[in-house]
Amino acid sequence: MVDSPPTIYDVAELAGVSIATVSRALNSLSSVRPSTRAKVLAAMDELEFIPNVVARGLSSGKHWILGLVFMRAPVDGSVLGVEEASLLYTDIVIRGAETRAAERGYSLLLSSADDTHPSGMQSILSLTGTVDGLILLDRVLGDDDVAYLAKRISVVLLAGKGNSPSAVTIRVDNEQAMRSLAEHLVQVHGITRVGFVSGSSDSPDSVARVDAFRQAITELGATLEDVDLLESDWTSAGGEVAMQARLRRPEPLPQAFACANDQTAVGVIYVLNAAGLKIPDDVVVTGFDDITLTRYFNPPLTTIRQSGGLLGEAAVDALVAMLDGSEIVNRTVVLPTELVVRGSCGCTMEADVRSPLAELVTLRSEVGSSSA
Amino acid sequence: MVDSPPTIYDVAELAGVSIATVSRALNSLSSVRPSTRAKVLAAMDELEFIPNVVARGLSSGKHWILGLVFMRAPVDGSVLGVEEASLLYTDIVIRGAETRAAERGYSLLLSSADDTHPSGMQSILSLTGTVDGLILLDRVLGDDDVAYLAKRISVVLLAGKGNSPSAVTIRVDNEQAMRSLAEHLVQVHGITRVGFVSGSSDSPDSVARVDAFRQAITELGATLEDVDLLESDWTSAGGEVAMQARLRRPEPLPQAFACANDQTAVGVIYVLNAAGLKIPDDVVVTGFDDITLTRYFNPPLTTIRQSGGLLGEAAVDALVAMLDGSEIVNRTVVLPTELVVRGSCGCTMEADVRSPLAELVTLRSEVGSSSA
DNA sequence: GTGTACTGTGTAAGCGGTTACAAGGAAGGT
DNA sequence: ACCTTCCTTGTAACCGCTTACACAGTACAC
Repeated sequence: MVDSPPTIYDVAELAGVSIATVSRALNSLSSVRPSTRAKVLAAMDELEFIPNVVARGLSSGKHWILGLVFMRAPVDGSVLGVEEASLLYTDIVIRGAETRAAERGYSLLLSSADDTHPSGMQSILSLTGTVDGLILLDRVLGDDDVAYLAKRISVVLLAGKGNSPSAVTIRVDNEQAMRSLAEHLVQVHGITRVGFVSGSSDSPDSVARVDAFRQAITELGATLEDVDLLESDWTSAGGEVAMQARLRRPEPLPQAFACANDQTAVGVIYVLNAAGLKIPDDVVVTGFDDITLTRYFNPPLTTIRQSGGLLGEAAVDALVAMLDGSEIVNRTVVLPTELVVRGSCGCTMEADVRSPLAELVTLRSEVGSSSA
Repeated sequence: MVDSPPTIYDVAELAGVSIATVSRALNSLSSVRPSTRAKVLAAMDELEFIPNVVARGLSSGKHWILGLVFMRAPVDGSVLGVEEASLLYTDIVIRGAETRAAERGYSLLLSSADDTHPSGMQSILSLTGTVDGLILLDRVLGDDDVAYLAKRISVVLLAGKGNSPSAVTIRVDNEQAMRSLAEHLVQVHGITRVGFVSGSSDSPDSVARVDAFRQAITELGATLEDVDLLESDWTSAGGEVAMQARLRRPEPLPQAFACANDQTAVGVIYVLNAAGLKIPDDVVVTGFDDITLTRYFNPPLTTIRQSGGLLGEAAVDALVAMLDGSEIVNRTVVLPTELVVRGSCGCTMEADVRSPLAELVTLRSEVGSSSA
């Protein structure tokens, strides 16, 4: 903030060489005589020289920055706007992406798109000059915009519809997840009538989960009535509202409600409990995501584990591969999920083995061994 | 990805003017004849011109990017490493910062520092050229490094020790928070012996909360024994471990445990429940943060509400003010907290009024009216 | 003691904008 | 009709770094 920071010109002058030599010493690409390099390095040290990343980027075209665009719920959109702060899953994805990006030498530039702001595309476009590639979360852009964008810059879609022709897509295996859940409910618990509480209706993941669940349930001979297909918005409060509305209807409840994510399930369970219904004895409720806290609920939540961190990491990996020009890129990467059976579906188990901590330790050892 | 994107040179040529005029039309600073501007704008439109932010930044020194550096738990640090994904509070701060930054026209560049990587300072320094200002979360750097950094770039410290001479600090009022909690426990519930479960011992917030709580408790004539001062790491699993260890000791438990954050409280409650103790009848447990999900626990968690979003927003506001050269900057901003009384301290209330949803609606109307 | 082949370094032209300065032109005053 | 002034626009330097190209200088073979 005092005087302007030193540049390669200053270094060059102090070392008694040209700026080209300084640049070479810095990048250690072409040959520089060891003694010269030493002189330059000493000068850099003395001046506390820090290469200017921006200038470097302008000249080389490589910025070492990846952009990540996510959907921000409109603050004034609904009564539930306040709770947007708890979009846990997105945060975990971001965290994973940042970690991997850092490993690969990139920084992550965050940018939120906003339903209410139609010119979101404009601000995304202006990122184009700053970042080397872009990760788009969920449903930030329509197919046309994605295609347009992908012509200008490398794009990875996260949790998108999964069939975009113009960009690489990373998503979780919603189909397999819902199928295994449906099988568990029907075959293990003998459930014949189920309900489903969705996330935001415009989210590809939510749509995919509804569809996959309905299909699996139907194939298994159980039923999912329209009246039991509730629409929410990924939040606990949304789950509350949806279930309250359902309780006001005369139709009897199904034996189970599967929810599009864990937070929704938490809200649903709360309302059912408040109505005097016991989980899982009266109604079974399941979630999706396996966020940490729902392991501590009573009963602990049966859910589908997906790793948001892995999703973010995979996105960065794919993007970096594109940037590096590797041709061996899959157009679509589908990450596996895992049914995690806990108390809220009616499965009981010895308490100590399944304590959250014990579970965590187990999980860790699996992760450890699989990466070894 | 095909041909290189158009530059002002292309626009200038198409519009039949010089690049300087294009630049002026773009920035609408100095006078450009309306007819000329129209020509230029038309040319930009036709070429789908997007100004290159990097080139602009290099030349003007203004990048419209704010950096946010946070602490990432070392992945292989402990058995509990896996749970790092649930550092909810940090995420909320980031979210708030991003939102406000976007409002102010800035993007947020994320960068995580890592205990294990001592050269973290180096990577932060190299951000210096990219960003206009830096927000440092929690305890990413020591005082010396902060001072050094602040000489080169505008720095805002978030949840730091709060007494750094070289940068603006934003933090929550831990003292007031713990005092009001202590008063509630002692005066309303007649508690005379308490315990405390801390966060990471190297976190300024954790230290501040322990100290403030101990002092308040002492002043109120209650006691906090050393054996009841448990150390954890902000995670639920950490809370479990700490409480398990405590239960193995012969000393009788205190009447209440205050926890440094909500997640810790969740783990603590789980272990106490598993040991056959009822909350709040046998032991009172309280949290800190007021994350959404703990409202849905049974009993719902008594906690201290702080708004991570506001913290992030305040940090951006302060940083932007510094960048704009406003001199009216407070060296330290202390954000208020609020004691939120729910079931886990023993306060009972009519269920329907205090349902999470009802609480949320109340909160929203407060926020709405205060901002109006 | 030349010719050839490198190796190490310097010169200068970008990268895509911003902006100080200069200059051309039109408008206004006399 | 001429001078002054202001408005608009162009020229060119600069932001800090990379890199193609040119140019020594040294080493080796003959």
